[in-house]
Amino acid sequence: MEADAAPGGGPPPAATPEPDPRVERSRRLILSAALDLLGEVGYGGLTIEGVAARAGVAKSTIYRHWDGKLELIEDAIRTLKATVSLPAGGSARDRVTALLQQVATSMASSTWSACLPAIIDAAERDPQVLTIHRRFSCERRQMLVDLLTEGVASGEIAPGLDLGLLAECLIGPIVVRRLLLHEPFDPAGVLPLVSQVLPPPATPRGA
Amino acid sequence: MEADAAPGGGPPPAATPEPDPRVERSRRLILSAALDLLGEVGYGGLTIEGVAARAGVAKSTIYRHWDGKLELIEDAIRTLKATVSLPAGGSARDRVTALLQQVATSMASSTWSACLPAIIDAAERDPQVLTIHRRFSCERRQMLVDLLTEGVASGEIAPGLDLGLLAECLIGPIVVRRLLLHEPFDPAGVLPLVSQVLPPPATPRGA
DNA sequence: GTGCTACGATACGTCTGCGTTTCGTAGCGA
DNA sequence: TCGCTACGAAACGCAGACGTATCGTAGCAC
Repeated sequence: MEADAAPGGGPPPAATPEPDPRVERSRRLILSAALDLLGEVGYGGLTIEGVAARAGVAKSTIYRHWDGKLELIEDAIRTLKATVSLPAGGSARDRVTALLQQVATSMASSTWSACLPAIIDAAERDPQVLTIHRRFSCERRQMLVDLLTEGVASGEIAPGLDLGLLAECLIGPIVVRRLLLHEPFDPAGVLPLVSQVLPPPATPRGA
Repeated sequence: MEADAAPGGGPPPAATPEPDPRVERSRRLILSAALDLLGEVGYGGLTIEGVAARAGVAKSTIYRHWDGKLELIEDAIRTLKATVSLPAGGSARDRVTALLQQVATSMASSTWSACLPAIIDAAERDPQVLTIHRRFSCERRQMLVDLLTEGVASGEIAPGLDLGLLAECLIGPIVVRRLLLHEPFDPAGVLPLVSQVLPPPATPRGA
């Protein structure tokens, strides 16, 4: 299930015997088109023929690579993974801010953001999509928790807090704006968000 | 658009001449079935024939009351409105807690919660649903903001905060758990949530 | 150049849902 | 009791998508 994924874990053995550039190209076109359409028409509105037309590909080509609509969607969602990266420099507070700005920016405009409602809906119907989306969300949350943990260790953030809950409070407004209020969360608003949710500890030492 | 709604605003004139109990009954059955199915199969998966079967109603009966699938869904979503009520007694902090507990409880198990992913998805496709959902979300948020405003006025909450943002930070974790992490938010967790996000002002006077 | 293989185009039968129509029945108000 | 009207059941044509199969073409590796 995770054997033919993109390289990234472990050393790259000769497990990929140059499978044919045509296959690679077709798969990329199809998955990309599927994501585009998923954002436009949603999970229930997606059709194989629509994907084929969007990708500029024959319908039979899709059925050569996937068993059906469900497998295609699952595979397409899987390709959506890595979008935010963990910022490196600066204080923990700065890194939290940078991470949230990445989230806010990609939430404002990205394939992922466009697909998010459809994915949430799909996760409610298909256990496979549920697993993928839950794992992805957990990873993102954990990135933030890790940053907050460092902040506590370095004394930038008051100790004794539930960091998981804190992370959800930080991401929450961005999510609420996108999914409930349907208005954008300006990345410039991340700074006041962090300032308000993450008050400095009693004895400031960084500044 | 809001002329033949349920009674509640203004004096009840003779605008409702006992329209026929059969109509009322059919509409209730159909709308209820539509909401059930909306939660089960989603926006794209909903079919008129499915609603008819679930409601125990002939398909033609649905078309007698609604023009099509879209109008039915919009109408069904509209009936989902009043679920939480503004708590009355106690301090502002207590009332905020009570309100969030209502949200958490209904988010854990209710028709509304079951339909939420479908509604979010539908709002992305249909402007009409978008308007309904946005308005409903705004009202809920405003209830919380009002409570927070009272809290600031009574000195329970530190002044100078962005109360809109604060409200989103309070609701955020509940929403994030439901839609992104796909795990329930225990209503018992509301208390630590409020404690962590709403630190008392420097000079406590209520306790 | 020469097999091999993936692809494009197309047609096919099937199924499902749409929205409409018809007609007989049963519940409603007076 | 008697019209009136809403309803249930069923059938209809239509459209779209499914998933499959066939065949000619074009790109790939050697």
